[in-house]
Amino acid sequence: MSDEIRRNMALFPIGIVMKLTDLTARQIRYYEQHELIVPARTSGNQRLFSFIDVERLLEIKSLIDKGVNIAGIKQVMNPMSKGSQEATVISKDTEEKRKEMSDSQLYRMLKQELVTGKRPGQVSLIQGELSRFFKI
DNA sequence: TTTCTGACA
DNA sequence: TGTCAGTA
Repeated sequence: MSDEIRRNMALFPIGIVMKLTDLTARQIRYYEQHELIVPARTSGNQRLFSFIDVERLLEIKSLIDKGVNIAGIKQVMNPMSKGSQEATVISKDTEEKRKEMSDSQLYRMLKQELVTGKRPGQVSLIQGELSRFFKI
């Protein structure tokens, strides 16, 4: 199985993504409403996020911290034909960061997030979710 | 128990 | 954005 498929494979519910990205369910759903992310759905209408979705969420988070609004982030994510020069610059900037932080580093980060945010009595459950990818 | 949508502040 | 309600 290619790495691309694994990265695009929808796996975790919003609860896990909340811990991974440090965003609230409200924010994640809000970003979805504005099409910043398009998570898959289970038969029960539950959102299922992939590694790529998490990466996008993390980028969105960093941009929000920088004071960029939804409209601005949209331009960064969807460099549609017409975008301000500034948006183009930001796009290149984030693209580089994504490269720098991809693969193993991303895995390390996500793993650390989960291990650190462990909850008494439910740690094993969370680790179980990750055991499909990480050897804890 | 967790997540979902809609709605109000 | 936070939070509450009523569900699935």
